[in-house]
Amino acid sequence: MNIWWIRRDLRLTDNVALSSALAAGKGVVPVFILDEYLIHSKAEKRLSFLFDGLRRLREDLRNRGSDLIIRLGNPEIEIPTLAAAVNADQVFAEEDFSPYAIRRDAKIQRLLPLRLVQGLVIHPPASVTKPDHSPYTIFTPFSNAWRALPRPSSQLSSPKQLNSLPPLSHGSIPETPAVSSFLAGEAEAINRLNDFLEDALLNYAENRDRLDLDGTSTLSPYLHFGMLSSRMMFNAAIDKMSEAKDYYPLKSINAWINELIWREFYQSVLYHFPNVLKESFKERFRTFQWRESQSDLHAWQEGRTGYPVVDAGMRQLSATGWMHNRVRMITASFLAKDLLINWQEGEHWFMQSLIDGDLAANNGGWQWIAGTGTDAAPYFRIFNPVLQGKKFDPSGVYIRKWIPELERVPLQYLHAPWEMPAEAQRLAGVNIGVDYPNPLIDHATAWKRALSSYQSMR
DNA sequence: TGAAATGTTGGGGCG
DNA sequence: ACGCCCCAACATTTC
Repeated sequence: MNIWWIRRDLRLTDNVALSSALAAGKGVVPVFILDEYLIHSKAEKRLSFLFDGLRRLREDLRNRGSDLIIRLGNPEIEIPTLAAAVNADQVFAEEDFSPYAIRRDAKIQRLLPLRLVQGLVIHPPASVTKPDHSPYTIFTPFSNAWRALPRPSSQLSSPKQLNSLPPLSHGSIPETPAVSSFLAGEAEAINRLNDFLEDALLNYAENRDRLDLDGTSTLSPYLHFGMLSSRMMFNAAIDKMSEAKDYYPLKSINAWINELIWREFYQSVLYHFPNVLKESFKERFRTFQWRESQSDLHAWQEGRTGYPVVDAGMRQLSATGWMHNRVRMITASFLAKDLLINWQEGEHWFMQSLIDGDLAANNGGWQWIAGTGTDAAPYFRIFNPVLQGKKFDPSGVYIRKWIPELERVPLQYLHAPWEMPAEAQRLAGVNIGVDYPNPLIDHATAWKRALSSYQSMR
């Protein structure tokens, strides 16, 4: 008997850990440990999504004659206990690169034969390095090196039938309210991928930044929990590329592949520089004096900064556990640059709120926008929330959806409602400053303040 | 994966 | 017809 220890690979298709466990012979016991460390996190939506995913995985396993064994506790105790109970020869698991996962796996490796296999990313951090084996810290050379590596092999198919399990308590999955915005599971993930490949991918380069269109894949929650493998996504994109004749689909497919590479870049940064979770990557920013303002932070978190595109994004996040990527950048820039609040406050809020919350990608994104990270946005790159709103939500559909108080505001004023004359406010049925807040801060003033603060860090 | 400030150009109005 | 001015549109520089 071998254990398939499931962590961030909640799928049967293209699963190297599962396939390796099967290939080792004598049957497989699928196990998920509800880590106490994980269970106590405040990320309720992400946990609900995970539990929903576990129920669906259990269903898929039962349909193949197996089941999912769930244990609550510390993996360093639960895995060895289970391994002893089923007399396991080996434990197979997909390698994860967070500092916590590395420590945990190293401890367990001392107790039993834990075989770590690759699957979280297409090219693991140690395989994408400079010729002298040092890690890349800038995206473009990283992506060039990544693209120059051999293409991944084709995906592994889902096993049709699995062995029955030895007598064991199966363990229960906590009941939580479902996350209505995202159904969990491999089947849903594959449906979303196929829909995306047929439709939005073809105009991805032009539409991915548009807030008022469904221009993105919305696959991030599935990718985070491995309900879909990055290799399956990459191979699907490559297949599309061989079909494409026009320049634009090629451009779009490449833009989408680039997003996969960004994800792998930040996994690599976290692997090689785990201190980024605690401090700025750029040393000189470690002494930066951020502003302390609980009231500004709360206004940002709750979507009442008075800047519609910022507030719409923050409300979308609270309501659905997901936010359009362009708006992640806009809201993050507003916190770090306009409010000069420590990006780590934003990082924590996003981790708490996002269904797809991923340590590496989230930290990388925040450090990038704050200008403190690898390959960071230059300090002077400050988003203007009015211009960004006009550019990426030109129809106003996104703002009207998430800020119903502005529903009847004419497009002319929608991105800067404080400019609306009293009569127009009356007609639109909104009193700015009462029904919807005035701007927390004047952007032009904040822009100058951010430039001078950041300039002192050069 | 920025935006503001500043510079340049060219067409049209006008004396 | 000509030169001047205005300014929009675009380009470049700067932060």
